[in-house]
Amino acid sequence: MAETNRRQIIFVCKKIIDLFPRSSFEKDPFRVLIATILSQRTKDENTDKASKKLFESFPDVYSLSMAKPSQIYDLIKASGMYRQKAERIIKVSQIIVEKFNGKIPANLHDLLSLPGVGRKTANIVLYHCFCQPALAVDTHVHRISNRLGFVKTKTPEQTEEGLKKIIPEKFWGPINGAMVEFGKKVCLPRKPKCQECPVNKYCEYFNSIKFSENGKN
DNA sequence: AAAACGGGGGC
DNA sequence: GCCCCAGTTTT
Repeated sequence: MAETNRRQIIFVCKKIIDLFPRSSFEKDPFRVLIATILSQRTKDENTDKASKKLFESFPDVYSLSMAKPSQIYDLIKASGMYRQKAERIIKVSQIIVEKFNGKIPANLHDLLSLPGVGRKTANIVLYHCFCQPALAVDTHVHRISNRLGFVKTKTPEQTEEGLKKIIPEKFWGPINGAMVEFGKKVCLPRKPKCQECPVNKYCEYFNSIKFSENGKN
């Protein structure tokens, strides 16, 4: 890839990071981990409701490790897939108490050994709690990277590989979070708001449709 | 590679 | 009513 192209991609990334900071409040690794598992395939509002209720009754890893699934169904129901998630977060808590001395592991290998924790969840925890370079390509990052023209890929895994070659490590965490915000507010899956997009002049998709339509959507 | 888990909100 | 949501696990 041409160096000018790479420089432009990094420039656009910085711009997105600037304009769409991820609002991160919670830093307690236990709460971030559990809330992130609850957030899988679930809207933020529902995740927030569920995790808030859950932590009122089970505020730490020790109390949750002793819970029974049926005790927390109603607490986390709003997050969907609640029977599965209930079993997983209790099991996760038990493993952390028994194998990791009550501390959430700060490395990818150990995180991935936990039930319900895959690459995306693990990387979110690594970035938010432990400030590690972590790029977890989800549907937002995959869609946006292709739309802007950063990569031309079929799967999120291919996108992850491509982005890691282009973008310096220090931006991996921030760009991941920023693209999620950007994807929710502007670069929507079906009807992206290209007219009000702050990086549309660098966007391959926008530039390809700009002259074929007359400013609709 | 595809199915299954799942309630809540947007359209 | 149908589709989507910072996915992961099982078949």
